[in-house]
Amino acid sequence: MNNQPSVPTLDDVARSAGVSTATVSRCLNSPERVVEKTRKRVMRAVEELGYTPNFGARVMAAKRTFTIGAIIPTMENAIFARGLQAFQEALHARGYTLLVASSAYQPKIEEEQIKALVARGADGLLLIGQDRDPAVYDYLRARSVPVLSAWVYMAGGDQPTVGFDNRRSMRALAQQVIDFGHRRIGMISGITQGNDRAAERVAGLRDAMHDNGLDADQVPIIETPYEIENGAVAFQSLMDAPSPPSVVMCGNDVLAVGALRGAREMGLSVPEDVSITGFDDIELARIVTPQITTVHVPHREMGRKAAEALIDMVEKRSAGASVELTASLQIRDSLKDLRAKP
Amino acid sequence: MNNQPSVPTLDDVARSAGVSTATVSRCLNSPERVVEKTRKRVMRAVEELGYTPNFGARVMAAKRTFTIGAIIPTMENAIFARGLQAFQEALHARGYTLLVASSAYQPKIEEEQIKALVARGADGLLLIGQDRDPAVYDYLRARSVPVLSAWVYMAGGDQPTVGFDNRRSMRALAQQVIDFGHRRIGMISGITQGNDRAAERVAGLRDAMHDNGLDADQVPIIETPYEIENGAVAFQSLMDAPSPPSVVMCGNDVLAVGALRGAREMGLSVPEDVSITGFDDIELARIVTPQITTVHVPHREMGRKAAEALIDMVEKRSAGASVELTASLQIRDSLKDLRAKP
DNA sequence: CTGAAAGCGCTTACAG
DNA sequence: CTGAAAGCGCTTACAG
Repeated sequence: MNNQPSVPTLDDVARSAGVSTATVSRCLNSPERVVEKTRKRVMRAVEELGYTPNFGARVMAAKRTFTIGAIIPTMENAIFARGLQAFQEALHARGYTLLVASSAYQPKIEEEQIKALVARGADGLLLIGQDRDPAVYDYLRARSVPVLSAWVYMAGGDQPTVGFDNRRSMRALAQQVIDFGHRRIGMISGITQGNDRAAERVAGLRDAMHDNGLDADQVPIIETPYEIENGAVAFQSLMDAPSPPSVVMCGNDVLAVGALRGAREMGLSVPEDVSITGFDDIELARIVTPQITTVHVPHREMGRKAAEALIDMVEKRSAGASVELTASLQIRDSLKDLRAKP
Repeated sequence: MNNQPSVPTLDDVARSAGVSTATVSRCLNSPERVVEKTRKRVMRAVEELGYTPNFGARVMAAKRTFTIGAIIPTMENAIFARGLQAFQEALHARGYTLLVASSAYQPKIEEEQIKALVARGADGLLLIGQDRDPAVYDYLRARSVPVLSAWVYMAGGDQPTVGFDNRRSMRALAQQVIDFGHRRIGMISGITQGNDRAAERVAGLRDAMHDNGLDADQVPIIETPYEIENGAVAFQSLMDAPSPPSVVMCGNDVLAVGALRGAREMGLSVPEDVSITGFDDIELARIVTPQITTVHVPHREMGRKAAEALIDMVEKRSAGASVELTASLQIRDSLKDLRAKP
C-alpha cells in the first residue's frame, strides 16, 4: 500500500472530470450505467492521472477483495503446480487474484493458513481433499467464506468437490494389473493420515483384490512421504521379502520414479523382473525409461473448473455444484502382461 | 470478506467493555499504552464476542496488507515452483501471505499482473529478471511499492537483485565443454526477447568462445520456448546440418531433456555420438539417462533470501541490498570428455 | 491513561 | 443518467 501523497484518489478524478465520485465509481464498476459521453470524459481523466483504486477502501466499501485463496500441500509436486497454474489463469480471466499458501501435508499448518487467508480477505477458498476437522468448516461457514475441495470427487458431501474418484481410478488400474496375471502385488503409498486421496488409492487396490477373490490383507503396503528417494527405499524393502511382489503399485508417479531407481540400483529390470505403476501422469512418467503405467489425471482441467466453480459460489452465493472429471488408465512399458508368451 | 450482520466490530467490543474504540484499538495494537486493568476488561470482551479485526478497514487505516506479490513466468517449470515454495514458506514465517500471478513469459501480461497485485495491496513485489519497460519501475516507484528482482544478480542496478550471474555461470560451463575438447558447439536457447536470463546465458557461451579464440558467430543457435518437445525438434534441426555439433548446450534442463529425447528418436547415443548440457539442475536432470551435465542453481535458498530481502525493504523502507548466490557446475554423463582415450 | 472525532478512499442506496 | 451523502470499521493525532 504505502500511498504517496501524490497518488491520485477517486476525488481527484472526479474533480478533473467535473463529475461526482459516484459517477467515477460507476464508470469503473458498472460502465453500462453511465452514458458514453460522460464515461469517456471520466476514463480520460483516469488515464491522465494514472488513477488506480485504493485497495483497502474498495475492500472496505464493497466487502469483497476479488481475491481467492488456495492452500495446497506443496508447489513442488508437479501435479499441484500444474493445476494451480491453470487455476490462477482461470481466476485472472475473471478478474480475480490468487493468494497461495502451502500446508506441507500437515493439518495444523493448513488450519493456520486457512485463518491467515481468511484474515487477508479471501473471498473464497480452494482446499485439496476433504478430510479435515469439522471445526474448520464451521469456522468458514460462520464467516460465510465459500470453500471448494479439489483433487477429489465425492458426491453428496457437505462441500462441493471438483475432481475425480481416486478410489475408483486405482481400482481400475489394479484390475488391469490383475487381468495381466499379477497376483503378488505390493504397494508404496503416500502417508494416508490426513490425506484422503492417498487413503482412497489404497482402498481402491483393496477393492480390486476383493473383486477378484484375492486376499487384500496379503498385500504389503509401505507408507512414505512423496519423495523420489523414499520410493527407492520402500521399493527395496518390498523386494527384500522372501516372496517379493511381481508388481509394485505406487501411490503416485514420484514414488514410482523412485521405485524405478530402486530397481536399477538393485540390478532389477523393469518390467522383465518386476512391474511398477504410478498415479497422476505427470511429465516425469513419460520421461523415464521404461515409461510408467499410470492413471492420467486432468490437472489443468481440474484447476480451471475449480476456479470457475468457486467463483460461481462467491458471486452467486450458490452452494456450489460438484464436478466429476475422468481419470484414465495409461498403460505403458513399466507394466508387464504376464499372460503374453513371447 | 462477506461479513455477516452478526460479526462483531470494534464498536461492539468498545460498548461491551465500556470504553472507547480508540482504547480497544490500542489494546490490540500497542497494549503497553493501556493500563492493565482496562486492558484486561477489553480483552475479555474481545474473547467473549469472538472479535476479529476487519481486514479492509484495517488495511485502509493502516495502509499495509502484510501481503507480498510474486509474478513468475509459470509455476509449471520446477525451477520456479521450488523457489516459490521456499519464498512462500519464508514469508509465512514472518507473518506475510503470498499473492501469486504468472506472466507466461509475456511482458504485457506481466505488466497487467503487476497492476493487479498492486491494486490488491501488495506491500512489495517479487519479479523474475530485470529486463522490463522502465515505465514499470516508475509506476512502482510512484506508489512506493518495493520491488526485488530474483533469478538474476546484477550489482549496481537500479533494483536490488537476489540471484546468480547467469552469464558467468554459462561461461564457466562452456569453458568446461571447450576444455573437454569440443569445438563444434550448438545451442538451444529459450526465447531471449524480454528474458534476460536466457539472453545472458547465450552471452556466456559467446564469452567463452572469445576467451578461447573461437568464432562465436559460428555457433548455431536456435531459440524456442522452454518445452520438452521444442528441445527435441531444435536438437534434430541442429543435427541435420552438414557438419553437426559435437555438443548441444541448452538454455535449461527442460530443453536438454527434450534434446535427449530428440537424440533417442534419431538413434543417436548420448554422449557417445553427441553431448548435451542443460542449466538449472532440476530433479529431471538426474532422473534421465544419461544424467545431464548442468549448472546447479540454489532455488530454495534463492526463494528464501529473496523473501527476507524483500520484507526488509518493506518494513525498514530501505533501498534493499542485492544478494549474490553461487551456481555451480554439475558435470555428469551427458557430456563427453573428447580428450579421454578409452 | 483515555476519549471524541477526523479521516482513510471507496460504494451504494436514495433522490431527483 | 447523475449527484449528495451516508457509511464501511478501523487508526491516530490531538486534547484533556
